[in-house]
Amino acid sequence: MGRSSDAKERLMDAVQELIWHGSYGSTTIDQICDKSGVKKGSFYYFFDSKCDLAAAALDDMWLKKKPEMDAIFSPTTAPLERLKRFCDEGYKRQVELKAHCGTVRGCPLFTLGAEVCNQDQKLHNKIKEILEQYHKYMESAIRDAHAQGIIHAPDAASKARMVFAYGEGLLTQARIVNDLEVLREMHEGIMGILGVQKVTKKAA
Amino acid sequence: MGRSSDAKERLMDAVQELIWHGSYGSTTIDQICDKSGVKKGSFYYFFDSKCDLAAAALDDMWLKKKPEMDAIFSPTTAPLERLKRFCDEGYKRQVELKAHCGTVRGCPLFTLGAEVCNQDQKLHNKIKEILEQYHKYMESAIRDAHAQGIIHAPDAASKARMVFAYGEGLLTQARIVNDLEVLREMHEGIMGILGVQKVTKKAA
DNA sequence: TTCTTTGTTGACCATTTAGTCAAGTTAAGC
DNA sequence: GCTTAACTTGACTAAATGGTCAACAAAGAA
Repeated sequence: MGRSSDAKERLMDAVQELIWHGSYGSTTIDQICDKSGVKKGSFYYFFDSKCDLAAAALDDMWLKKKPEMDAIFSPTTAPLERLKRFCDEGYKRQVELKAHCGTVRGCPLFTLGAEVCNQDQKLHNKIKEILEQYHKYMESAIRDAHAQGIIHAPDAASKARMVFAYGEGLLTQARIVNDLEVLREMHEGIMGILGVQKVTKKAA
Repeated sequence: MGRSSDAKERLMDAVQELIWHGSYGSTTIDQICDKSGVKKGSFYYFFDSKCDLAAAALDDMWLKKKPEMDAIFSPTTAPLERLKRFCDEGYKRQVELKAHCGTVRGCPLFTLGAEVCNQDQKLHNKIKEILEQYHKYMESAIRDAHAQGIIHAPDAASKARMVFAYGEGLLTQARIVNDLEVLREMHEGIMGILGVQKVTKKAA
């Protein structure tokens, strides 16, 4: 019934790229339409506003990301190995993104969250929701590591907040200085926060 | 020679508040003029553009902040005490700002830096410059702590990057969830990163 | 074939926005 | 009190922006 269209997807892709490269506030509906090749009339056929589109794009992003995260943080993987893979995969992804566009992206949720938190309730809530999911992955890995006696972290939630803040801070830092190198320290930093003895490869 | 004016200062104050509450991209020149009570003609008498004003406001901010930072990070203070004071003073400032406007501000440099890094070269450079200054304070405190044998941190620069990313991440996190409580963990987190044994008050 | 639902288009409107300017006002210095 | 540099003002323009709409096109269902 009726014709089909991929305009919705094209709009969501476009808004993600534009927000990534610039910012939410500086991205206009006209730009989004130009980039996606969708006419403004069609934009308003699918979405009510820029905010509406951005929220949908975030949902879409998370929908694609979640299975990957579930795999990385599978309870069948050793707790600290989960965190290591998270760092490695995150780094790989940032390399891809930089190759594709020339600049470091960082974490769009964090950057966007800081930008819109006092402006757009709907977007803000969505972002908080997704960030909380990330937090849960960390927390469970840390709790498991503690339970197995690998680290000492009786308050897993607190440690998870630290790891999370550090990781996000580093990603944002990488974006600001446009340099992926700083991200290579992420794993070592997280191990430091968790109080894991440094694994000195040479001396071991 | 000629009349004097505080319009410049009023404009700088206004743009800071507006960027804080909203974002750089969503702040318009008209809003800045309304808030400061300065007419647009006068705006363009003093500044070339929004970017120009924002850059001046950052300079002004840092000019006021620097003496405070120099005091906190005075080499006459014990290294770890400097970091503690930095956390305490930072927290106090955030409390003030929240009382004044109802929302947590976080670090404007970091938030703004992540927003404009691919858009506005001039602002971006200024932000990087100031962030580097902050970094230097951390680094020198950490280096001193290491030299005094209080912590083990042969690579002070690297540790400083970690501490810095963590602190900025936490501030941004506080902004996103609009909750100052998370900032109370900052000192403990930094001590964790530096590998300082937890000072358990009760057991000591 | 024809009907109906779904999606597309370009023209259109009202506001907002950045930016200009000539004429006016104020105060410091002579 | 006069001059002049420093600042102010409001009216203006052009462009960008968000948003609407009626007419049109395509594709599946009857």
